[in-house]
Amino acid sequence: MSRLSFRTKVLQAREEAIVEAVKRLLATKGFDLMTVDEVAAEVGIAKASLYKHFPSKEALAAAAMVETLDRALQHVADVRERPGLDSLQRLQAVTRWTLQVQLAGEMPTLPSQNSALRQALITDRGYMDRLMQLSDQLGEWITQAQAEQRLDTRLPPEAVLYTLFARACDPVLGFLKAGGQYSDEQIVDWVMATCFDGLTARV
Amino acid sequence: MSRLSFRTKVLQAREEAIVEAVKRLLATKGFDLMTVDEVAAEVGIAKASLYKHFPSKEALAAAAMVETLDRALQHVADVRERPGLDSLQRLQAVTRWTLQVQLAGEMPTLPSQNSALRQALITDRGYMDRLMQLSDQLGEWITQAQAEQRLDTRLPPEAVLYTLFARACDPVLGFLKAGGQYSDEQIVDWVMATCFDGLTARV
DNA sequence: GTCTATAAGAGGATAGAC
DNA sequence: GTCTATCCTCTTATAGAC
Repeated sequence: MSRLSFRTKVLQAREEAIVEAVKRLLATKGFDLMTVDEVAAEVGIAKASLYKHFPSKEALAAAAMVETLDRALQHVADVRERPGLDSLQRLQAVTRWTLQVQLAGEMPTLPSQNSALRQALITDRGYMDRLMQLSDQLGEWITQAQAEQRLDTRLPPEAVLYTLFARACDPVLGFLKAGGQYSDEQIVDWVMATCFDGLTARV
Repeated sequence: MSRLSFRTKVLQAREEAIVEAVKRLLATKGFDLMTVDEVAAEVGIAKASLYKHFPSKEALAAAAMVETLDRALQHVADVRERPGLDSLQRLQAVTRWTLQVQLAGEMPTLPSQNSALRQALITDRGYMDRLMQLSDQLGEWITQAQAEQRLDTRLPPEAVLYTLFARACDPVLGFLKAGGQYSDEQIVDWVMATCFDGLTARV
């Protein structure tokens, strides 16, 4: 019994290592340029072994996204527990976290154009459930912030939600970092400012 | 002489058709998923013929981007001639045009992660010259608008420039369009609002 | 310059021994 | 479940006739 449990743990640890490698590669190279050979090499196992754990490249990506969504949901839960913040401030806290994760090179993003991958994700229950859950949580804060007149009420909540989601793959962060002359915090502050305050001067 | 000229024209027309096909495919499938076979099929010529015009897949993409940049530069020139606009309004006009082109499915975008492609573009004189030219024109308006206190003066001009460039591949447009319940103009208005006014309510 | 045919190789996935 | 070896498809690119 304990032997079996130990074995299971080892396997889970291996799967964890695989997913970690996939997350890294998705964040750096993207899905199309990531090869299964690379994943196997990074984990240090044979490609065939990898296919015993995950049935396809798409499934690898889905697992990585599930972990990332879990991380996001955990952070949302933490922010929810913080006292003394209004809904807008909670949205800002989550957005800032997203930008920091992306800037740290730990945010896997998927191409919206790959329809095979898209299909695999849509039919993945674990992925879709978490995505819905995250959307619901953020959507609640968005409608609240609009009711409090803190968010632009002319925008439909969807538009706000999509705009926040899009920060997870905002290329501006990478552009500014590539210049090499600004600190990560400075970059995050600027993107936060453009996102919530816009480009034009506030009176 | 006239025979030679005619021949040249036919060839140029063919190259034009090739680039048009590449632009369409880059806008829909993206560089990685676009195959040279598809391009040849769309144009209606053999793949080998295509390689007589362009030496590589990367060169195809570069040619498409050069045409797109030319189109953008032309629009910038038009906006510059319009009387009675301040710098901010000119930037807004160009941004709106960019969003419209993307929403119409005519904006080719390239993956920033593909380093082979990146290298090919950086060493492509025609591409880099136009990119610089466009950056200069927009940069001029940006610094002017900041001097007029119309753009947020806390942001470095680069950050503004990158933010505007990023509108050419803003996924929010596609998300909102996928819902199918909003008109293109409505979508463009919302993205313009979030870009220039931000998500939070203006007093 | 256009075609058919094919090389050359990458990459996803699997067979079968252990 | 892990490995080595292999399959097989897709894709970039080229050879060579016309």
